[in-house]
Amino acid sequence: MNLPPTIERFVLHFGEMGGRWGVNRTVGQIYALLFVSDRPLTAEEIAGSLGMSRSNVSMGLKELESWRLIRKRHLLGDRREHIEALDDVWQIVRTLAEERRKREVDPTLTLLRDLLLEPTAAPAEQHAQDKMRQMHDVIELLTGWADDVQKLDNDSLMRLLMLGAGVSRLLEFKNRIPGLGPAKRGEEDA
Amino acid sequence: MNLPPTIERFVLHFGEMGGRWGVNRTVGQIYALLFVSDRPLTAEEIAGSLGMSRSNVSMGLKELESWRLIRKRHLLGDRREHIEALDDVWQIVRTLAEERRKREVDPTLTLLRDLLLEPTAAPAEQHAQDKMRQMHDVIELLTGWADDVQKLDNDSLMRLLMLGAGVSRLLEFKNRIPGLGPAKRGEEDA
DNA sequence: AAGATGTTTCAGTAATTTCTGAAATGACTC
DNA sequence: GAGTCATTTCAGAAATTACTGAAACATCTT
Repeated sequence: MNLPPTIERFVLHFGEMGGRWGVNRTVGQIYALLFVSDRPLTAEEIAGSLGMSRSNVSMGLKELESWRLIRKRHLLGDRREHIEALDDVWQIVRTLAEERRKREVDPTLTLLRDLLLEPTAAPAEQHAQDKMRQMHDVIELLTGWADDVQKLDNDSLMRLLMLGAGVSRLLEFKNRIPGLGPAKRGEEDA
Repeated sequence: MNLPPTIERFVLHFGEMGGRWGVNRTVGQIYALLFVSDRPLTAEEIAGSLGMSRSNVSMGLKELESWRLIRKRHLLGDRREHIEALDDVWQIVRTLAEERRKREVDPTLTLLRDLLLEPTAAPAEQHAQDKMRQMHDVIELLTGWADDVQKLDNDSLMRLLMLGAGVSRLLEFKNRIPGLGPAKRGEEDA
């Protein structure tokens, strides 16, 4: 099956880029194809369009499902699965953020917490633990913030992004208003 | 050379995690070792501590330099290079954000802009282009915001992070103050 | 329950990436 | 400029990861 040139270029690019993210070339290609497709596709169609084996598509879809980026649907009177990519780009951003955090950040945070509890002996170890604490604290601050922002609805999130660094000006301002004291984490309205 | 257990675990973990980021196991290990070290190390020491070949260390250091995460220093009366990791964790976060953006995001943005200029023929292509536009817009918004935030000094950045989703409350508030209209990008004070 | 159709698993192969030792390069000393 | 010491490059070996076809499995139909 032959793809239109625009789509082919998009698909190939995502294949290359896939490598830089945690997925392999074919997974990137499959996702790109599904993302731009105007209808759900069967595994057979995907394999045909991308020139890869049927079994490879099956494994790729499994991977994409674990990232929660696709859904398998059934059409009446058709035994085949029809696969579609999540539609809302904001939802995609959120999902990716969650999954990457789960895979890349959380294990590190767990380890750091663990290592910080170890008793230290040599001064070299003391220093190492100090650096680990710094790393732990900055990661915790970043992920805590990400958690909070995740709770915002698309609209508030967009407004926040569009404000950009103007937020710093807003922060200055806020510090002069007593009624708007620092919010405690997790007590904000979503 | 034998590492203290705390440091060894840290190093091994970063080796594993390195794979999920864009670097290989040994590069992750080298960086982890340098990060927690209380003094600059020679390439020889690194190779010894981590049990890898001298040439591999050389390549790993080259990679880490391209990420701007390490610096090579010279001590008087010593011909060898002494390598140290960047010290300030906030600076590390900024540098990583910049480099990842350069490698992972910018090429995609360039491609998308290019593909969006192509004339479309079939309705399937039309739809694909529409999705690409959506992706382009969301990436642009996110990176533009990241640019702005990059300009904040450590202190403002930390305050912003600690505020968390409280920022949404602040946004509500802002919308009621006429003097604080939407800031134009790039015109804020750093 | 036998056949048809679709999906997943998996062992083996192919392709890619990583790592090493040897040689080349560079930089300083006597 | 010959000799030493440190670093880099690079071709090939080793290790890892990705991909395929065949078989197993699942589900529906007649």
